[in-house]
Amino acid sequence: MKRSLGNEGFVPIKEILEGKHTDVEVNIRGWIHRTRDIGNMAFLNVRDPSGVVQATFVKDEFDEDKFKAIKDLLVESSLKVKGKVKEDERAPGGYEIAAADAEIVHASEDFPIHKDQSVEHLLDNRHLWMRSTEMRDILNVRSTVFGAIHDYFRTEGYKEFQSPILTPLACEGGATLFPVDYFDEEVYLTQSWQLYAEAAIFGLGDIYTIAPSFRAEKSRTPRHLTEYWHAEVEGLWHELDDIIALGEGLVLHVVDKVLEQNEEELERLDVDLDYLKRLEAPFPIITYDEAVSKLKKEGMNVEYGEDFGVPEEKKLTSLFEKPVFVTHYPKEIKAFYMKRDEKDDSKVLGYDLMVPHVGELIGGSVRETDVDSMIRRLKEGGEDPSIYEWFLDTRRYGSVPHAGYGLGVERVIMWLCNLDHIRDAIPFPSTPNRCRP
RNA sequence: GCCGUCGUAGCUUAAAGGCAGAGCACUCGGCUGUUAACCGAGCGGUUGGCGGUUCGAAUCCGCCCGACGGCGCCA
Repeated sequence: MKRSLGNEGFVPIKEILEGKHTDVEVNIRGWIHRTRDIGNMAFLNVRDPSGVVQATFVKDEFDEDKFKAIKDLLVESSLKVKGKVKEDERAPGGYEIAAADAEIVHASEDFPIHKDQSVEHLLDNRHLWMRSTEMRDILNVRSTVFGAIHDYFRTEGYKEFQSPILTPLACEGGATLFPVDYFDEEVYLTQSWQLYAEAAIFGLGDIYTIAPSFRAEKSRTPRHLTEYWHAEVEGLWHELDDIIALGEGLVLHVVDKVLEQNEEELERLDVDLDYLKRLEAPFPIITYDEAVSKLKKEGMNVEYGEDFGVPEEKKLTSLFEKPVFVTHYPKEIKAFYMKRDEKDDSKVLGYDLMVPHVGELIGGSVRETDVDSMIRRLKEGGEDPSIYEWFLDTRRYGSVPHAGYGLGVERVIMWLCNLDHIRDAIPFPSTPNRCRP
């Protein structure tokens, strides 16, 4: 027997707007979106998670106290309404409920969010702003994105593996770690699942995760969070081509799923649906060297050997119709765990996948398998290799070729939803200046 | 870490050295089809904090606090 979800007797407002209950008496429940009182009639727009519908209350049909109590309700009061659905062109959405009865669940206090809203005020009241159509739409897309990432990797045969959040290890450089007091010992919030994943593949094989990562970088930009969700994958015997195909496949699968399940939301968010619908394999692949000469040809002043900044990224992504893979970066500007290219020792076997407006979506690489060169790179980076002892063991006992990548889930959501700022891609964002609510 | 902008009523804002004002919200009253209704009245201020200049400071100066925007770094 199917378990009841507690919705018997109540219809989702969306169904009313779809004409499924016209001329039938229904019960709805939700919150007051807006009210208007014109003396002998009151109009209450009622919202639930599926939509907003207008309910009309005629004074003569209620006793005086009840009518007053209903018309005096403030925005965001919760209530149940019973009444007959009528098609009426005067109603927003074309349908309304002629209320026969209503039960006040909770009469709201004066709601702090009105029509005039600053960014700061909405962030301070994020717990209330989540009720807005805009936040609901984004969070619906977000839910699809998370589901699609799980689908994709599982369908491709990758197992889900979890790494610790508390860790003594740095992964991307010690300066950007959040320290945690672990019974008088200093440990950190994880920056990445990767190092633990590289130990796990020896037993499990191909694996993935979606987990929070933490960066203590004081990056004041529209594309950085200090706490973000990181989709990472590590594949045994994988080469650069494999993780390029795996990155492309994941992004396309996520785009397909969101187009399938959230077209309505994307339209309300003013997303260019045609751009998303046009995306298909293969994405262009260029090397770092090619990227530099393209940028120079476009008149940009790029220093060879430097990583790309925001203006370079903007220019580069604007040259392509699709997301673009940039491969073979100089080793100096990439992490210690990336494998050198045998054909050109100055480059690493890694890539960034870049999209317009957001920049890097994915960073991936083939991993260095030789313990000595890894120790050398750590020392060059000013790190103490002794902290990495257990990790170095993965290169001492049957070291094997492998590769993987990390994808910033909020960056994908920002890209898909055409958001101005990444903080709107996560329900409760943490940025350098804000970790509340 | 660097550069910049801004803090005035619950919210959004006006007042560029001379009486702190408005719109929205809220409260009260009116209105038989409203569309973020409309009409009338009312409530609401230590102008972010501390100090300075001045007869007089929201306004000028200094320090502090907070937020936002951009760069760098990253996913």
